[in-house]
Amino acid sequence: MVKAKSDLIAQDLASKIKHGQFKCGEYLPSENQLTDLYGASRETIRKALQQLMTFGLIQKIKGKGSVVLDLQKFAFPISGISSFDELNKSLKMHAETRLLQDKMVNSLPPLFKKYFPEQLSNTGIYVERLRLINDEPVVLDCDFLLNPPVEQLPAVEAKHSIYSYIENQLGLEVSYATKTITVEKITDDFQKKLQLPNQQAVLVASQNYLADTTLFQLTLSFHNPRRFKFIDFARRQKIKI
Amino acid sequence: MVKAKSDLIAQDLASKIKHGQFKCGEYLPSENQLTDLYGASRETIRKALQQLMTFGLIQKIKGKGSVVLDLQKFAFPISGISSFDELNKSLKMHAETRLLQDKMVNSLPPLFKKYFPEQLSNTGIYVERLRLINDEPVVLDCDFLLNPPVEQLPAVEAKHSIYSYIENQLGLEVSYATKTITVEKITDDFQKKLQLPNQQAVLVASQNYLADTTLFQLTLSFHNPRRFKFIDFARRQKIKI
DNA sequence: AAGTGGTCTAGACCACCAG
DNA sequence: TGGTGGTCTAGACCACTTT
Repeated sequence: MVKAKSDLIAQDLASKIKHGQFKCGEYLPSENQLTDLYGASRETIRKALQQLMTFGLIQKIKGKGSVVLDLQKFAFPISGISSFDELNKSLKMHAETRLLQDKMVNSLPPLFKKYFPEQLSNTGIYVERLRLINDEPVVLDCDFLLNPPVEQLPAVEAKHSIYSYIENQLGLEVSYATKTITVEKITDDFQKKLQLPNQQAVLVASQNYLADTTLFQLTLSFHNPRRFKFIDFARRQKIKI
Repeated sequence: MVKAKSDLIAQDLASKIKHGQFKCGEYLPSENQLTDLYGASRETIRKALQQLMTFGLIQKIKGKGSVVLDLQKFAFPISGISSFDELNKSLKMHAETRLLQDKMVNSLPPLFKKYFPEQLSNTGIYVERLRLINDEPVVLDCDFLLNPPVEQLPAVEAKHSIYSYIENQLGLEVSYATKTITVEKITDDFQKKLQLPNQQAVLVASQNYLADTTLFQLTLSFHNPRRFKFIDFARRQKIKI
């Protein structure tokens, strides 16, 4: 799988911004200069810059150039799809994952039926993982991996990254997800696991799809409210739906 | 201000999807067919489809076509930047806005200093609005409009849409925002206004910027946890930051 | 006037999917 | 094999900003 030239350029510019070669408030080289620097056409350069725009790394100003925005706040890319393991690595947190369950089941567990009532039943793998930072429980992740397309999930992989297993081992292409964030009342069991003073938790429920629109994963992440933080970068929409 | 051809095409396709001319699960006409239908080049068509992708309206499948996704869940576009007034209209809720405050102040109110500690002080306009749905308080919006670029805010406009005033009356271009979602302990005053049983509320804090990177608005939205719901559509990122 | 980004085009080659 | 989307190109014209 070869990456597109525009992706490579975007990647290169992003890492140069990250490492301070282009600083916050400064302008990137103009599109014409980047055309020469990377040996690409202007439209290709513009596709790369478009990606940096959506991440909030730069803002383009007509007649002036592409200015680098303040990166600090967006270093936590929970918007978009990324996994705890990826976040852990990119933020160098002292994090730990405890695998509580990893078993094949013949139908959608009641927990998932409750939050995804429109889902049909299905065989799959139920995974429950507790995430701790500095020995404090912060998230309880409950995953249901649909079979097909996921046949099995080795415990070793579950402890690390399910995404990595699905993308690299199974060769499936993770493409998009729908997420909802709500505040929910949780069970005694979950309260105990998360060591919470009451039964309130923040729930991030997501449905994850492959590039061919196959649903492959349902996730319920119950967060300690005191530790929960969702950061988002949003652009004003040009069209109304 | 003339809209780009690709935006018009995106708008047209989006409304055709919304109104069922293209149904969930069906394929759009191919890019080559759209090229003829709209009298545009293929790259222009692709820019339009790119927008529908980011909204989660379609998924493109290589070798097959652009399939329409299930719209239902994404009708609530809180991701992206949109205002309560816009949401109210697009969802036809029975909503009411009570304007509690609208006054010019000489410095950043302590409430904002608490949640935006890095902000410099500034003169501006403090607006406090309570949003109700079916007579139940759901959100308390606290806005601080920086002066400059916003000189004043007529009460009439505050009751409707601040965004509409800023974009249409002042001619400023709203471009991007950074948002964080957390669970916070609120004051007795806010608890009373929101008629909550305890002092827990969901806070959506956002910093809103114009196209020239000028910060023009800080917003603190305190939500009734039982009514709070944030829906997001996310795509897997092609580059790592 | 010169430089910048915004947009559009026509054409090309590729990889993937179907029959 | 023909159709589909994915990518890249070279060139063009425009509007905006700065000198």
